[in-house]
Amino acid sequence: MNAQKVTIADVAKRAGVSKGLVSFALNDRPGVSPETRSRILAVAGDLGWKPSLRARSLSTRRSFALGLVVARNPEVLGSDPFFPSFIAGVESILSNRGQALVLSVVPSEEAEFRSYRQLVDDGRVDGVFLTDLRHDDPRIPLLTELGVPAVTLGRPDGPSPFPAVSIDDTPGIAESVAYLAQLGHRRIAHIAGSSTMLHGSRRREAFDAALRAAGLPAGQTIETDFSVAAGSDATRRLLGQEDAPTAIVYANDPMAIAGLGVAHELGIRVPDELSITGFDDIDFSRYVYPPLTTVSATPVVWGRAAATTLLALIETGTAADVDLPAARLIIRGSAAAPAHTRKSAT
Amino acid sequence: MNAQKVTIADVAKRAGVSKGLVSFALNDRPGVSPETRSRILAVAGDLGWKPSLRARSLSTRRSFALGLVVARNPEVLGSDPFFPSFIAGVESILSNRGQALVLSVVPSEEAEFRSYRQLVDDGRVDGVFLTDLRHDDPRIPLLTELGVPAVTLGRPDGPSPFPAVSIDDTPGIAESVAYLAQLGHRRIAHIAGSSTMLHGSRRREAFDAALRAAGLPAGQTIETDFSVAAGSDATRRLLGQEDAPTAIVYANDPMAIAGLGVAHELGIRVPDELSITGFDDIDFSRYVYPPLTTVSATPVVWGRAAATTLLALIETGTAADVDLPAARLIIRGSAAAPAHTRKSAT
DNA sequence: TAGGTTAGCTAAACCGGTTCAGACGACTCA
DNA sequence: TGAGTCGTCTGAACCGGTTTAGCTAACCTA
Repeated sequence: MNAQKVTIADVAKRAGVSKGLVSFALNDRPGVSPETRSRILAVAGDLGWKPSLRARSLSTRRSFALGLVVARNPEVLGSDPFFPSFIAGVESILSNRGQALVLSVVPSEEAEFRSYRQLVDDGRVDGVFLTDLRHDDPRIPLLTELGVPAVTLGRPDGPSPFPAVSIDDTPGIAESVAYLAQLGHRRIAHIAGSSTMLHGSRRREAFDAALRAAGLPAGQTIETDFSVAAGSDATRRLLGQEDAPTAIVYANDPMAIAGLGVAHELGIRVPDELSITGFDDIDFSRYVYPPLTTVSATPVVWGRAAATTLLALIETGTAADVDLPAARLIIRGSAAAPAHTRKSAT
Repeated sequence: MNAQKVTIADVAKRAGVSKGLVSFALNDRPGVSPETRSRILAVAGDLGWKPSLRARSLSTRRSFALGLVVARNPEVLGSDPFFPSFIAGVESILSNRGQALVLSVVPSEEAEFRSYRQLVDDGRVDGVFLTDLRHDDPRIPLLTELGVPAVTLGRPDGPSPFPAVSIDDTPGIAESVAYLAQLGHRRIAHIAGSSTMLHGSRRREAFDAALRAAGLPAGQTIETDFSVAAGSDATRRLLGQEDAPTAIVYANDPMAIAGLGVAHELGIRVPDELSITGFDDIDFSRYVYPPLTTVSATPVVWGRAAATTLLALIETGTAADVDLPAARLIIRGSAAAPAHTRKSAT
């Protein structure tokens, strides 16, 4: 029946007013008498008029969409639980606000640059999320140059014109180390994420600091790319040594789960002979055996906060930094007193 | 310097031709002399002109974007490795074609409907992917009504006007069962996915058929929602029985990994006392212990094929069904001959 | 009662492309 | 030589909104 879409001109004609006035009425602008306004809105409702997003985009130079660029190896991406949850959080805000999310998944840093540029040049998005912050992140000057509103996930180490939405992951690592130390561990190692990533190096620093705070000697650290495969390799190296650590603090859950696998394979019992802690509290961590003692991250909450902040920035021109509650340690079954302590205790 | 963006009018003036001709030249339309065409393109290059996507969208009624709606509980979403990889595959095609992906993550089926409708009504996308096919999928009539080009992931059980891009997962399940039967298992159970999902019930049917083919009695099946938690519960139920199965075929890897955890917890050794097979070959499955014998799915390939097909459909108006290579069994360490067979063999 | 505000509204320009009818000259052919 | 055809190009309409300049009538003030 409604073969052709109804436009603003149809509404205007039917309501006996000009196009402009319909636009004013729709956007709650002053200069329309209450009676006329309600008549226009009634007609619009009758006719089932929905303003064309495309036309509106053209004249307002807005796209009513936000952009997220994910630079990640496709294989690794699947085991990274952060993005799906983060996106779910973002969407929960956007869907009520008539906004859409444009997602770009790219394999390399170079492609990431191109992708941001394209998204902005094409006017696909009104703002972007900046995730996986790196040291002196080159994307910050890029986005500044592009003149696009953005929100960083976490606080960059250099100057940044963008609001930051952060979760402090230091306390989580600190609690993990303190917990292990208190259980009696003295040789605690860290399987860290990439040091080019801010959260990778920050967790590592938190680890070092926590060891000092516990009065323990510096621990061994192996840097990885956060991948399951790297977590497995690093664990194997660690456990193959003379003075193998009695506890390992992993920078994320996927690597910790890989570590669990390596320990099983080597016949090292967890937690009796080796204690393990993770970071993220992914869905799996509760269901592996033993269930993973880990730090709860809240990517859904993070997504919601980041989306809210970015929309505020776009609409008002400014937005304040947001600090989300720090991630906390969740004690489950993968850590216990080390073997020698056990023995002496029995 | 280039404060204001350069438009088609600037190019036209500078090249000494009309706007229309510039448009023709840009779009490789006939009616432009070779010399003029190259002059126009040269000027466009000089000026750094990029046609405005928004203006083009308005006049062509195209958005140069594809839509993906994911209906999934946020918590479950993180452990589902399908979507990130699928999306990576889709993007690998889109990025070269100047197309974007609009992603919508919703919590419920109802919201899913609204989301499709909104995406299409707003003209955000030129076509959509239809994933997680259900029986008599109500989204097919919806999309038909909306008149939007679509591609289904897998072949629907009812009539569908849309091309299907499918991977047959029957052989994978059949091979799993045959492999277990050949190892000597006779009590094989299946932890199935949701029967409302086409791939859930199809894998289940494949399981039943394979048992018959192997001359084995019907096996026990527990239906789940594909989640890690449900996989864990179902395994616990199965192993708590009198005549517990000696082998379990899981409908996906996350549940299989959860099953591994339950077995460990109950002190049941895998694969000596219990054999396990999964489905998907997610990143984790290689790194748990024992490494998971599973069926390799190829979501990245699926994403590429689906994107290619959808773009072809949008551009030409038709596209043929695509059948991707069937998923095959990957033998690793989580299945072996059952305990009693072992004994008698020794 | 003239002059100045103001609220309410219209007409037209504008965003930046695409598309179509038709003008124009060159070329072909009868 | 005149009509028809073709290739090349122009001008204007169009997509469907937003925005601005300016008109009109009513009301206020001196």
